Amino acid sequence: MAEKTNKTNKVSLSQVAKAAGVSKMTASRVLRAEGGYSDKTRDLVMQKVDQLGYLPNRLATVFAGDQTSTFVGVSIPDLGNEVFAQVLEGIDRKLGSFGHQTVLGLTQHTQKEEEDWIRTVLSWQPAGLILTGRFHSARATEMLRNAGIPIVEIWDLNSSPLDMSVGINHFDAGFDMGRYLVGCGYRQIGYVGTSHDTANAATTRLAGFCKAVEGGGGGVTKQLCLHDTAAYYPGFYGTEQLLAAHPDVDCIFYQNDAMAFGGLQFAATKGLKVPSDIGVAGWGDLPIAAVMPQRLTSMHVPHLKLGQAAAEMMIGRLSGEPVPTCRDIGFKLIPGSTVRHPDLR
Amino acid sequence: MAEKTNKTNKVSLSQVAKAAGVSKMTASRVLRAEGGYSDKTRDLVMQKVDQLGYLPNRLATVFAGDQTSTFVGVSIPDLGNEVFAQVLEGIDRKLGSFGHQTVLGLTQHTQKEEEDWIRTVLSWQPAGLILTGRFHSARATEMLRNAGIPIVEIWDLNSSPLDMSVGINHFDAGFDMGRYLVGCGYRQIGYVGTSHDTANAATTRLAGFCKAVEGGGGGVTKQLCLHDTAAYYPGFYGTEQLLAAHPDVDCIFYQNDAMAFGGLQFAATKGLKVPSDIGVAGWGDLPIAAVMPQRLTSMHVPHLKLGQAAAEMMIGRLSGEPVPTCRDIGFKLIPGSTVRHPDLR
DNA sequence: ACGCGTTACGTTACCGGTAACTTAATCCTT
DNA sequence: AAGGATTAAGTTACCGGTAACGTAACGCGT
Repeated sequence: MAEKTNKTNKVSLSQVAKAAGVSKMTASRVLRAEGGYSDKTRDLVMQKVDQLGYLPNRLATVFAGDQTSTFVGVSIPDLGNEVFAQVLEGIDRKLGSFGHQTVLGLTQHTQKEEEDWIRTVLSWQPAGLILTGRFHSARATEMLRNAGIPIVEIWDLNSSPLDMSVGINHFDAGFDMGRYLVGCGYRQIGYVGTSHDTANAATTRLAGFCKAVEGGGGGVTKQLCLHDTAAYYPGFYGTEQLLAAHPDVDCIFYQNDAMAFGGLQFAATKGLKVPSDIGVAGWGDLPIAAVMPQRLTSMHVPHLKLGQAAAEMMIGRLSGEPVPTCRDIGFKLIPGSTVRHPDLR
Repeated sequence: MAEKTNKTNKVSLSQVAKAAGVSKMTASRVLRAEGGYSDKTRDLVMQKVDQLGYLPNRLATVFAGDQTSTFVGVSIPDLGNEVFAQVLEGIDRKLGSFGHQTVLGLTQHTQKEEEDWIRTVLSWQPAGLILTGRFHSARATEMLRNAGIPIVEIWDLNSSPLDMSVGINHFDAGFDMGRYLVGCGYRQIGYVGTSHDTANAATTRLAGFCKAVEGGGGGVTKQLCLHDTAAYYPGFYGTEQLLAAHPDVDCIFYQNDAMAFGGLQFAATKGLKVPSDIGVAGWGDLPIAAVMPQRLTSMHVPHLKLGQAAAEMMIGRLSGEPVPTCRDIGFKLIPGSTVRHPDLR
């Protein structure tokens, strides 16, 4: 009864061509507006396309041409951290506007997950990959090198990237924050963040921070790294734990603003005044900062712009334009009012 | 000099086969562990796979078999709203653990974007689609019907879905919240949310809310719908605008907790006490609620679970299991302490 | 020693497009 | 009006796998 279609019941180009009484090559040319056909033929083919509801099979096109697809694989550690949600949004918007599709990979901060995801996604012949972080497993690195497609490592700026890199220097950013807090007179500075099996940007940042604090004559940094998401509640209970272990801490630096906010709330419940009793510094200048009663001391990083920049580098490379291998997106210290003000000289 | 590879410089199965001195069919069988080869041959092929760094081209497999891929298209309105970030995380984790890949589509709350994305993603022969919302353009609906693949509409429960649906009934949820606030004695209730060209779950929820408020003898709801993201700052300035226009409002219902938090902060800056001067109710029971000094009156919806449930329905259907077409994930009112307590009878 | 089943492969065709080439008809140009 | 150029097609081969089928060699029971 029904017109014959293939096994998956999809209309193929041959069917359109047959319906229009032309060869599939002609139909193919019409669909790609390649020219070499009469107006009459074009209209006829397009009418049949419409009538049959033909949708091209891009798999076949890519496969036939031995091309890469329009997919771009994007790996993100987790979406619970608003920072990465923003980065992803920036990437996908820009990529989408250039006709590319994002294939998502949530790596849960582990190299193993990342490696598995890379292997799978490469089998789909993606046009390129955007990866969060610069630490990859040995096998992953090998696959990436052999893939022969553009790769952008984001977030943690990599001066010798696999291919391209965009982000900020987390060591420097951490160092600047450390120096600022020391300059504000703090000496017993604590840190509350999260950690995972793998080193990441937060690790690098903390290293820079410690260096500044110690170099500036500050006391040894009391660190607390939770095995949790870098979100509000971990900031709350992390603060509780840190202060229980080190009651002398006079200022806490958090992995991000969400955690810092959690810390602020903990302080409030204990009647600790900020910044007179304790200083609080966050990271990322997340949207919530805009509505907080006190301006949160933080480090502004343009996350959406970072994502867009990564997508732009990818697109630039794919269209053959010369693209710098390394792009520093910059950061900016937000002095805020949740730490004591530094002496003005 | 170099071993010959194809144009894209990738190692193909034929090359592996040749290196191992077998036909590519045998190599194919080894890779799929299909049997029908000797141990010696298996080891030889696997050794060459390793040596040459062969990665299969899944495009070819899918294409050859006239199968669908392991891609699942997932459309999400935006990631600035934490709710959707959580849903996406739930989906991708579950999908990933079953060997599927998420192809992301950010629709920016417009049917046009959604339609374009659907057209593109269908051309990649996805295994299925997960779409946020139940309102689609006519053309999109047609394409979806013809696609012949599993489709899950999430978030806004659809009793007559295209295929499957999981979420909550937003009308009922809005109604319950409205009834609760009326029960708390509020009569001049305002609403602050966002709106877009297309009706969505928030629209439905607001309709249910209004019905309850009006039916309960409350005054006409003062609504304010911003063209913005449902986030902290819009909650802040939306509150400012609403109160400027309607100073008599005694309680505000927000589109989500982030906006409600923005509203709370605005109230604080104006010296308005919550809940004695003004009641505040949010929606979603987002993570930030866990660290707020006052328990925010809200509606708990299990976002992560919702995402996982959507992925499970998809996977169930793909593996041929019987799957219900409709699944209500449920919601739960969080009475909180940011509204006056209702009279206990 | 014969026949039959099994094992371990190889061969062929095909999926749905497109590049590259071929062909037939029309269109100028001189 | 002859011949080269152009237009509007059609034909063939191929991308990298896999289903389906073919086949040679071996084992084994009688």
